[in-house]
Amino acid sequence: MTPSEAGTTPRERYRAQVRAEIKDRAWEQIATAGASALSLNAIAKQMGMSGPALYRYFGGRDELITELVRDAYRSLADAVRAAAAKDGPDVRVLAHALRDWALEDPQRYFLIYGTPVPGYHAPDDITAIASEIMAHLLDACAEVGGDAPEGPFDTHLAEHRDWADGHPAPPAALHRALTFWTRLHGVLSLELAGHFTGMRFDPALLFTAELDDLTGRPPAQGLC
Amino acid sequence: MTPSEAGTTPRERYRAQVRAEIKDRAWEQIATAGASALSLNAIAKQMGMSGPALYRYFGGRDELITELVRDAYRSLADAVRAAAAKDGPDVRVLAHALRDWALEDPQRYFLIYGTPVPGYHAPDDITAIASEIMAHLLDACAEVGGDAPEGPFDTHLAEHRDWADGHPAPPAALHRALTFWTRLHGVLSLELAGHFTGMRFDPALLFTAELDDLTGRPPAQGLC
DNA sequence: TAACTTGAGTGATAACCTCTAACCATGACC
DNA sequence: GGTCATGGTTAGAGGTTATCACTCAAGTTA
Repeated sequence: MTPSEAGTTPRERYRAQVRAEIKDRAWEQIATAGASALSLNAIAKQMGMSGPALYRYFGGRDELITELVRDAYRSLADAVRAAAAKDGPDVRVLAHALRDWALEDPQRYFLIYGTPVPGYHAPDDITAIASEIMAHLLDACAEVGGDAPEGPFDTHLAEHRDWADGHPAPPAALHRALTFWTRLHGVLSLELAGHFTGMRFDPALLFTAELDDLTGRPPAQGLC
Repeated sequence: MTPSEAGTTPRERYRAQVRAEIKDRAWEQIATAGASALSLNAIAKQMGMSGPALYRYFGGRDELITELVRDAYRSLADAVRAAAAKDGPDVRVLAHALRDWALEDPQRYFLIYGTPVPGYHAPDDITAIASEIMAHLLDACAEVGGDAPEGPFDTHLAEHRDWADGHPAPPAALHRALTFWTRLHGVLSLELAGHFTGMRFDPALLFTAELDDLTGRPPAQGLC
C-alpha cells in the first residue's frame, strides 16, 4: 500500500523485491561458505520455492555472481566516496575506510580482489566503478604534494597514465596511489585470509605501520 | 625392470606412480581452469579409468587439494632455498625467486595465497613448511642491519615474536620481513589476478620499484 | 605347486548441483 | 470476457562427489 516510488508497477516492485531477497541469501551463503559454495538450489529452497524459479530473475549462477561483484564494487565505491566527503580526500581516511569495509565482510572483499576465475572478464560498467574508486584515491594522493623522488617507474608512469583517465595528478602521485593500493591490499588480504592468525601480533598495528610509512612518517624522517 | 629405489615393493612403486599422475593431471586442470574447477571424474576419465578408482589413492577432493597445497608450499620452499643457497640470503634474490615462481604458475600461487575457504584450516606440516620459508626470509632480513627506526609496531613485535620460532633477528628485522612479505604479495597478487591489465604500465617495474623501496634505495637516500 | 590374502578397478547407487523444456495458474490490460 | 505476459511448478538431461558391493589379478605364504 505504500506508494513508495511512483511510476513503478506492483509487478516491477515485486520483482525487484524478490531479486533483492535472492541476493541477500546469496550474500549470506558467500559470507559463511565462500563464493564457490554458492548454490541456487539452496537459495530457492530457503525462499520456499523450488529450483528453476530463480532463472526467472537471473540468467544463471554466473550472472548472479556478476551482479554480486557489481554490488560489492558499488558498496566499496560508496564507502570510499562517503569517507572522502566526510573527512576530506585524505589518504589515511581512505585507508581506514577500506579496512573497515573489508573487515565488515571479508568474503565480499575477496569477491573483488581474490583469486580470479581464469576465463572471466569483468563487464565495462564494473571497471567503470573501479576507476571511480581509483579517482578518489588519486585525489587523495594528489593532495600530498611533497618531494618527488622521480624513480625509473615514475618516468615510465609519465608515459603510461591512461588508467588515470585524465586525472591531473603528477606521475609521483600516480605512483603513490599504486603503492597505496598494493601495500594496503597486501597486508589486508593476508590478514583476511588468516595467514597471520598463527603468529600472534596484531594485524591492525601492521596496517597502521604500513600506513605511517605510506604517509611519509617513519621511513624517511621518522623518530629514529 | 629398473630397480630404482630398493626396499619398495612393485605395488608401492605402482601406487606412487599413479598418485603422481593424478596430481599431474590435477595441476594441469588447476593451471587452466582454476582450483574450483578441479574434477575428479575428469581426471579419472583422462587416465582411462572410471570414477571411484581415484578414491583408492586420495580420500576425496579435499584431500587431493590439500596435497596439492602441500606440494605448492614445498615447491616454493625449494625455490626460495635454492635461490638463497645460490646467491646468498639476500632480500632481492628472494624477491625475484618469489616472483619467478609465482609467474611460472599463477594458479599455484593463488592456491597458497588466494581466497581462503572459510572452514578450512591447514594441517601442521603445511604451516611448518611455511615457517621454513619465513626462516629464509628472516635470514635475509637480518643480513641488512642498518638503522632501526623503532616504531610502535617494532616494540609490539618485540613481545610477539613467537612466529619467528627462535630466530635471533631483532624486531626491526621481523618488521622488515613482514613488510617484505605483504608488499610483494600485494603487487604480485594484484598483477596475477589481472587487475593491472586494463592500465598499461609494466607490472615488473612496479615490482622492482617496491623492491627498491624495500631495500632502502629511493625513499630515504634516493636520487631525488 | 596350490591356497590364501591383498588391493586395484568396476558398475550401481544416492545425493547433490546447474540448467532446459514443457506446462499451468494468476493477474493485468484491452 | 478474452488475450497474454509473468511467475511458478514438475520432469528431465547431464554434470559432480562419494559410498557400496563385487570381481579379478597379483603377490605371498604354506
